[in-house]
Amino acid sequence: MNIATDTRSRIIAAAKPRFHSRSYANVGIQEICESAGVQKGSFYHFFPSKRDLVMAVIDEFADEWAHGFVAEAFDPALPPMERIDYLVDAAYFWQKSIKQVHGRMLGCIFGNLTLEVSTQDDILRAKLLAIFSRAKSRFKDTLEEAVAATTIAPLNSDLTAEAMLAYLEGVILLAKSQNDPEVIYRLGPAIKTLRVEAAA
Amino acid sequence: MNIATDTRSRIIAAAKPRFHSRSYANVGIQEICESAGVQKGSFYHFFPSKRDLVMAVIDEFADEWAHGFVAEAFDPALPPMERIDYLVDAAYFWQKSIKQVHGRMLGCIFGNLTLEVSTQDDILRAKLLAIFSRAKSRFKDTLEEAVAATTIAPLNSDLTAEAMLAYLEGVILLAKSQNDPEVIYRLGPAIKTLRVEAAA
DNA sequence: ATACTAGTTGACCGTTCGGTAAAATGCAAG
DNA sequence: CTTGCATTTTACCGAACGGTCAACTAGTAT
Repeated sequence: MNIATDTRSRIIAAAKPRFHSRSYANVGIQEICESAGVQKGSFYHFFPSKRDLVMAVIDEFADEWAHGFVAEAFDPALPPMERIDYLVDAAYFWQKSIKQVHGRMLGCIFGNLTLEVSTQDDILRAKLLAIFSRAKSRFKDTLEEAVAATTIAPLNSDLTAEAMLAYLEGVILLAKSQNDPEVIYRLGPAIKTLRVEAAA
Repeated sequence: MNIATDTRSRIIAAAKPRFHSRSYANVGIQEICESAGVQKGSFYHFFPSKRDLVMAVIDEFADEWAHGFVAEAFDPALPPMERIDYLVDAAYFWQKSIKQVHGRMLGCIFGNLTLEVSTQDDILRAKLLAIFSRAKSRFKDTLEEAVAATTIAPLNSDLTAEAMLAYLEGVILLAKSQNDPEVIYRLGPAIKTLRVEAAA
């Protein structure tokens, strides 16, 4: 059972950086198997298809973030609007460290996969959509807390949260197009200027 | 010469909707050739590689936009900030009409390609970066005109322009993840709330 | 008439793709 | 000792991948 778990996680561990740094279509099962030291037949014992693997990879990234930077950023002890700053900073430092190691800015794997596969695979699209929905909720809760604390003026927290998430993804996209995480540093803080007014 | 031009443009015409609706890696030369009614050898007479084809496709999309919606939106006759509204509206209506025909929201091909290939091909990345740079310039010029006309308070036009471009791409990304162009309609107008203050 | 060239054809290259199936292995419970 | 199950190995599938090549066609310029 332990060995089995190990094989499965070796596969995921081999797949993660590859899907992140290249693309879904550009990474083959064979390459992953070789890197993980696993035979292809063994791969298909644990994953019914390539799609199932990438879903597991998505889950791992999501968990990693949820228990890492996201947990730190959305710490209730922080003043609400500072949590948003923290999250943007975390994205910046993360991308920067990746570039230092890898030589390239890899961006957000959820955004990457969304634009690549969401017209071709509704199951993957739904999976990624769920990730974004959770992210949006964090922003929304934070905004509502900030409004309650009169840190910011009342607004449409749902749409503003979605706008902020969109902005973050867009900033990472532009940064990736320049292969330069400093773009996140320069543009990131403007996220707090975004506002959708409350419905009348 | 006319016939030759025709073959070349039939190839591009076949490739355009495919790259837009799927991905770079997922569209094969063979499929494009079949759809265009062209032999593969003939394809490689006009395009040295698949990359050269997609660059031609990028140019076509860029020209199409530049002479279409972008020209309309950035009409000097319009008040500057209304041009930005116009562009967001254009993106919305375009994606909406694509979805009506195609059943799916395809998003922005420049954003799509950027996230897919920019870690793997610096030449393509540079090509896409140039597209984004031009787009940013349009925003920047518009913002500066708006400041000059005292329509808006002075700001850092360069960074605000980049932020707006990022936001637009991010909104389209989220819309694609939901396969719903209405996301652009809801979130788009908030683009004008983005601000990066002028350097002290 | 001839030579050159742009364009086209169709067969072909080796490689990789995602996925399958059957046999072998190891281990644990009865 | 044996049955059963999870895991692994190995060989294989047909299809598609990007790209190449030599032969052929047709029109043009000399």
